Amino acid sequence: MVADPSGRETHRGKFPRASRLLRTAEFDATFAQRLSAGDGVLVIHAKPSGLEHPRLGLVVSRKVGNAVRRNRWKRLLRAAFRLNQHKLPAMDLVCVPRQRDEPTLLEVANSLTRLADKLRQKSERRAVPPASGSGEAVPPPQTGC
RNA sequence: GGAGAGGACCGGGCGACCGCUGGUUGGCGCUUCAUCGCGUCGACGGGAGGAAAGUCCGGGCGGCACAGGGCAGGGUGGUGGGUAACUCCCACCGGCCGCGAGGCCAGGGCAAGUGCAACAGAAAGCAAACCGCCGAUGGGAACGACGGUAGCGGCUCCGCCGCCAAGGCGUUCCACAGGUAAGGGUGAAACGGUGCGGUAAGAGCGCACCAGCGGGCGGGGCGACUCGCUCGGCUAGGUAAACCCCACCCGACGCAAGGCCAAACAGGGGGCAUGAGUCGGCCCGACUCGCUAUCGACCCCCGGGUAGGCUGCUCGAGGCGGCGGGCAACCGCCGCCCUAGAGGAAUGGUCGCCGCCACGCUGGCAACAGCGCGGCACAAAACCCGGCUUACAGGUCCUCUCCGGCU
RNA sequence: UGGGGAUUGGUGUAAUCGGUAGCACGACGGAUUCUGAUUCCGUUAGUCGGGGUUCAAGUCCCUGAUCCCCAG
Repeated sequence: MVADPSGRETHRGKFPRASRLLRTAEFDATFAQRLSAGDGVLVIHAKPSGLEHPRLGLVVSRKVGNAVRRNRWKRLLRAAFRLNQHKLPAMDLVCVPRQRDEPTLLEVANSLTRLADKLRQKSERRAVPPASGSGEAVPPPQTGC
């Protein structure tokens, strides 16, 4: 099993609607500030969610396959997110499948946790060096000219 | 037993743990006078298909438009039924294919008009005539008999001899006019087929039979149509899924339709004298009435309306069973049942056992048995129905046809 | 959800009213050249699939496939 069988200390794998990206505005905000990471299975675009927990967004285009295949991908992504959400950083994660073939749950879960970990490191590197602390898209106040 | 035709149906099963979602229901929190509502944690029992698909037709439903009718545009096309409706379904008619069970196709009109037919061919649509056949009739040429006649000339002038027509007739030749469409060849297609007569040669020119067309009469059928008899003229080609004519049907748009609530920002009107009223479609303006208070902002109210939310949203031309009518499609009556309602979009994830299929290994003469490994289709509601079309691993059942074997 | 368009050799594209599917580049072979390039000659290979109408279909009709675009 991927998730530890006794992982019911905080959340035992629930997946409420609050853990999902549902609106176009939320997707647009993520893409505007995104950090990206990808491997052979997935591409993830992410930004800090500003909440206590991560949130999942799904983008599965028609190029992946027909409706049955797209639904299969989305269900696997939700399952992988649900079973591993206690290990994920508190970010909005927009997941995009990269291949047509249907993967196994293990592949998706491994890819998701590994990429989320990389995104957490990237996010921390971006937040720390300027030390301005505002964290938004404030341009650095150095005098360029 | 083999080969095939038509139709109906199923399209994995059981279980464990963890999730999602609509319903009912319980606890807690927020809110409220309260209900309601929101959040959260439980319980119970629901939760994709035969095609849910493609979106090719038809309807319901919705607001909008609309007197009637016509034009334009689009669709349909054997007949009779079914249906809310259809390009669908059923039955029958006709044509083609198949030994057969059966399958496929489609209206009428190119004997209203316009158009098209490459190449080949003499000629492609109304008749003409390339090779050919004939040349009867007309024309030309040669020969023959009439006839060595008429006529002319000579002489020995009864007469005889020499030269020698015209004309029509007959035979042969020419193929000029003309006749012909049988044969040749081209083509997808060339103005019926076979035989006999007929002719100069031929031809429906005549006749017999056959094919086809039209009319009449009679039988059958609601009808498409069909059967029989008879008469006629002997034929009037193909293509309308070419333009078109004829008959019938269609208002266009679509649940992101439509309805309700409604934040923030901006803006409109008012509270507030730059007011109210009249003229006027509106602004400006004019007139009448009212009023004499510094201006502006904050603030408050009203309506439109965006984000967003709710609704439309699932009880329906509904399903199952029985009886009755009908060849059938289908219809009527009675009884029972409620069976998905999502919205960045749920209906799932993982595992175990069973089932089916293929492969490998072992045992066995074989049927088969055991083990291992892999696979189990197509395709997912998006307002709802009726059809059509297309995709589909594997499997079940029914009816029928042909061939072979045995009894 | 609704609407529109496209599909022709390996690639990009023509084909009037239905009548021999052309052109360019490419590939291959040959000639010219000492060799290569250029040039010349020749070859290769095609109407998205399946049915239908027609004597004949890239074209007309039906049905499917793939791709692109537009509106809300």
